[in-house]
Amino acid sequence: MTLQETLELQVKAAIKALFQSELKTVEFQATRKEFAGDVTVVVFPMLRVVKGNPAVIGEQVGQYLLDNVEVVKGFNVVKGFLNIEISDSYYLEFFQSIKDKSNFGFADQRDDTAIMVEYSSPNTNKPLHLGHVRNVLLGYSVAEILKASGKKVYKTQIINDRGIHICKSMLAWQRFGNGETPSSTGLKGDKLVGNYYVKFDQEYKSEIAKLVAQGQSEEEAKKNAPLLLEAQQMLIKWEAGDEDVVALWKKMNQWVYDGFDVTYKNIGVDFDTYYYESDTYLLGKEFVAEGLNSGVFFKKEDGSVWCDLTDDGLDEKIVLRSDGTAVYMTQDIGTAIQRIKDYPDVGGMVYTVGNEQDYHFKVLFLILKKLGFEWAKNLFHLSYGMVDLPSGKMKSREGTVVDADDLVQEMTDTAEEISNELGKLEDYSTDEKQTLYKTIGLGALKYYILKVDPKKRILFDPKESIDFQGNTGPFIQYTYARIQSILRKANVDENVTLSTVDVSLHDKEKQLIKQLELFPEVIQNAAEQHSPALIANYTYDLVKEFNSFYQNVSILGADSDEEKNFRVGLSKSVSQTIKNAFQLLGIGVPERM
RNA sequence: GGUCGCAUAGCUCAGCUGGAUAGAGCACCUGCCUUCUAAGCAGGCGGUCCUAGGUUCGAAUCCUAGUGCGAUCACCA
Repeated sequence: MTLQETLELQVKAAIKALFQSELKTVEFQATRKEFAGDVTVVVFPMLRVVKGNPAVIGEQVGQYLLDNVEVVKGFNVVKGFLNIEISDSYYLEFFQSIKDKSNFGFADQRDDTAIMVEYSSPNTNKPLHLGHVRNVLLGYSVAEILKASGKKVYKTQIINDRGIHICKSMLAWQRFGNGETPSSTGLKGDKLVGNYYVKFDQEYKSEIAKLVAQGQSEEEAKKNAPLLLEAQQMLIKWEAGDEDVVALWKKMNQWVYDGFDVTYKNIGVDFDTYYYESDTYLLGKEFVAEGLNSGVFFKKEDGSVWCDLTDDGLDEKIVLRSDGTAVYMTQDIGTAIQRIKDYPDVGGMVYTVGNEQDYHFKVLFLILKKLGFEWAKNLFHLSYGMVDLPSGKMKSREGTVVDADDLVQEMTDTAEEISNELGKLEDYSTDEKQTLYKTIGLGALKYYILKVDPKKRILFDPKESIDFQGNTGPFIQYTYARIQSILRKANVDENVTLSTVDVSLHDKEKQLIKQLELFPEVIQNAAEQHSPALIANYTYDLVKEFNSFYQNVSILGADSDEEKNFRVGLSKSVSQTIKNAFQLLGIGVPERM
């Protein structure tokens, strides 16, 4: 039983004994620093059940707790707040119970029903950019957090590998590529293909300009440009299974996949399984046909198939074009169903997708419910805000994107510069240094993105580099490294331990233990809210508390061996917790920096 | 226009199911490296919590209306 659970029972007992009344809930909060005490009970809500002066009630309840609860060693009442002082031995015992747990905070898997988390839904016609980076970091972290909260998790992605946009880069390569390949040019495959996507757009625009000059309207020209017509032809050929087109499609997509793999590895994320739209859109069509039979969908005169959602306060939504081809919704229906077929233990899914698609997912989930899938009620759209540049939205075609690989490299370079200035790593080998720069640079980037509430948009200014001081990844990594340094020098005798009775904890020590105590609950909260930001903020608070302890209390120079060993152990637990928390954010921790 | 989201210090952000005098970091100013790593610590400066009503013993937090910004409402994805 946790301290709070114990106190809750006892407060209820107090109210029953003193006022013969039943209290449903008790409201707790951490005692503010300016008052004496550790835990505070708010008296005001009790006034609904017990009539009287809150200060007097507080006094009476406080006295009851003092008399009946061993760990309560004092109390004071300020206005309607009952501040309870907890004995140091309680905190010491708690610390003893967790100090050797390397997985402190993580719950055991206690649920056979798995959750599938989807993140990264790239188009295979251009490289990954900063927007994808937020998506990937968020999804990966939420997956790790769900695992740590006791869930079984599959990490997956959906790859948007078909459609007109893919044909555009294929066509441009065919037309202007002169047989270029990643190996002939030394370019990453995704970059190479992305160049031809841009090339298509340029050529397309100049064709439009030509047609406009010949007297066509802008609108006509956009539809009639030969390049676009050719791309559309190519799509039709693809859908018909034309050998040459399919071969080209396979070849170029493979270049892109190889490039993506490098980027994912670079960022440090992975997947358990992959889904391709080209594999699932047909299944979607099947279920549209089935839904048509069962009356979930209806067909319009032109042959297009729709779902009427007006009763649910939404509009009608198309699920199949009049020419019978699949739309986005069709393949998403197919993908969802395919996943449950492949992994029958999956009982719910999390889709990490930007908030521009809020409406799409609202509709998708509703349609899956209407189709009668039990698991449809456990679908969650992890909707996150866009990453914008000072100049506005990023646009691949116009080249105004922050490339993912470049970004990681820049962060690594910055870490190197700062490290060199500080000059603490003279004895490190080149390899060790490079690994460390990467850890720090990625730590800065990931923390910067994950510490903000997912639903808020991020304004990223490439000119103002990401900080390495204050509330940042490197600051937290630095604290970890500092603790490792102490552990290397500590030389403690495991047999010498602090007695749990008759000890007096330093205020900073107690604050640290209290902060550690919160970790398991923070993980549960973060899982429920799908928010890595809660983990980031918790870790920052823990580290700030530790640095204050470190700077104000001598660890290795403690008065006695018992005290020294305790402080070393406490530091070790803090570093273990930092490591565990950062693991949930996908951030590594260095032994030195 | 309908719907959804956001609005807190000069800037970037916390603020849990409503609770005490709204907190951090950056920037700016003051101190602290002969002591465990100064990517640090201690302190200072800085607020009509977008506005107006309402609910409540009590509102940054909940409700209503409005303002601003963004997204969305495609036989695009």
